[in-house]
Amino acid sequence: MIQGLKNNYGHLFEDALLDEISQVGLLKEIPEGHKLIETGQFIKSMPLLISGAIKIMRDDNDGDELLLYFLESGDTCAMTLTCCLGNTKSEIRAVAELDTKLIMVPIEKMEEWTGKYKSWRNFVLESYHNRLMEMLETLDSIAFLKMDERLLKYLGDKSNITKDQVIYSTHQEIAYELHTSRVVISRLLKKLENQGKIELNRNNIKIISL
Amino acid sequence: MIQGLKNNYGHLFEDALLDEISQVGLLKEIPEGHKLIETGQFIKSMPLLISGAIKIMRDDNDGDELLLYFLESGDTCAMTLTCCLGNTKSEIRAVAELDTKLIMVPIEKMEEWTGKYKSWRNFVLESYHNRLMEMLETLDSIAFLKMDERLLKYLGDKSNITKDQVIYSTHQEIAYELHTSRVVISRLLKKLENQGKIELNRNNIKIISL
DNA sequence: GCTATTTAGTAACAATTGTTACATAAGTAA
DNA sequence: TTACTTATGTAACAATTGTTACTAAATAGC
Repeated sequence: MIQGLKNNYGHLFEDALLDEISQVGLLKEIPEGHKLIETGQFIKSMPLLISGAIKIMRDDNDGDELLLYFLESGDTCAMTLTCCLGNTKSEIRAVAELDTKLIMVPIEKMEEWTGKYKSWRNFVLESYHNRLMEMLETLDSIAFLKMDERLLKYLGDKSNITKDQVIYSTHQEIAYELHTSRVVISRLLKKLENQGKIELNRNNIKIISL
Repeated sequence: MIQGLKNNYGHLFEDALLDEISQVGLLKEIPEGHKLIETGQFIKSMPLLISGAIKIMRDDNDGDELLLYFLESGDTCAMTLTCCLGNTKSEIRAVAELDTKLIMVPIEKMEEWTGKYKSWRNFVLESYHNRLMEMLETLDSIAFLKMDERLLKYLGDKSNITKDQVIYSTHQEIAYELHTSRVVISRLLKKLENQGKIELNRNNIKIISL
């Protein structure tokens, strides 16, 4: 654990804090596709990402869902911070987008460290800041972009996160994440293929040039 | 200033912090409709709302805009917190929705107080939390609701903020805030009037029952 | 091999939202 | 009053998105 911790958080946290984290933190490995947080669940610990990526999804009560943003190494989940403070249920669902390693820190430590370590305070504030900015970006997409533009952006984002020019998703999966229907996604993807921007295959989409 | 400060923040902050705020804070009154923060502007101080309400708008580069949420007494602007930290430009525009009183606190004090006062830390964290939740709610509306449902929600929210059953807005103004066109709003409002939910007049809309 | 399931393609149509154009009414200012 | 500006109503149409239905291809399981 120490190594991953130092690599990702060594430049952020002072040694004393790093020590504390490695003492109370629990290293966890989440395989791709596995759930980390369920909507409505109470949160007892806070994840610090070491490697991989986590997809944060929003669900409403009618089975609708929407991709909010991705977390990568060095990130933490602002919603968790938020739940810890108020001891409220999670408003989001977190799913491993890739095989992911993270350190779980018990929430009792949070307040203690916030008083004790300036670097921890800054990290928490910066996390909130980053998440707010990502929420803004998501909101921009939904409010100002048309579905074909959103799809393009989605393909680009996904490719960045997975560091792979090939996106291994079905049309149905993409439709869920953009909150639309499979037929709409198939239609728009075909248009992108005809424009020479992507190449469509069963279960995967190869990005030529966005 | 002391009075408004104590009324709205007395239960949150310890006396020492209240003292500091009243020493360095600047009381400001913003008339309805006046701008407080412009998109792209650098922020030098942080507003603590005493009375009134502030409307937070998102602008994109093509002149599109969208209402994000309202701030009320006891609130502060998370985007400001965020800008102070990173010394970045404002991503939003803030406009007084009502005649508004607020205390402007110089940003230099922020980090100092974060180290010094637990109540300040909690206030800042809770503000971030509240803003994230409001962003989520806005996102839900855009992603999951149709325009007529969004309009209904808008009328209700607006009425709550102004504490008035009559909403003094033109159809065009509403259209800007929901990022649609005037004709669409006129159409849907007329439908709501025919359903007996509202009464339409020039320059105002009276809520009968939503 | 065969069969069932999953995935993708596509047409036809419906619903929603957006646009253009014009008419009318209400308020404003001279 | 008259002329002008602003706000609203409405029709007709366009564009986008959503839905249903059906087809065929690829894959998985046997």
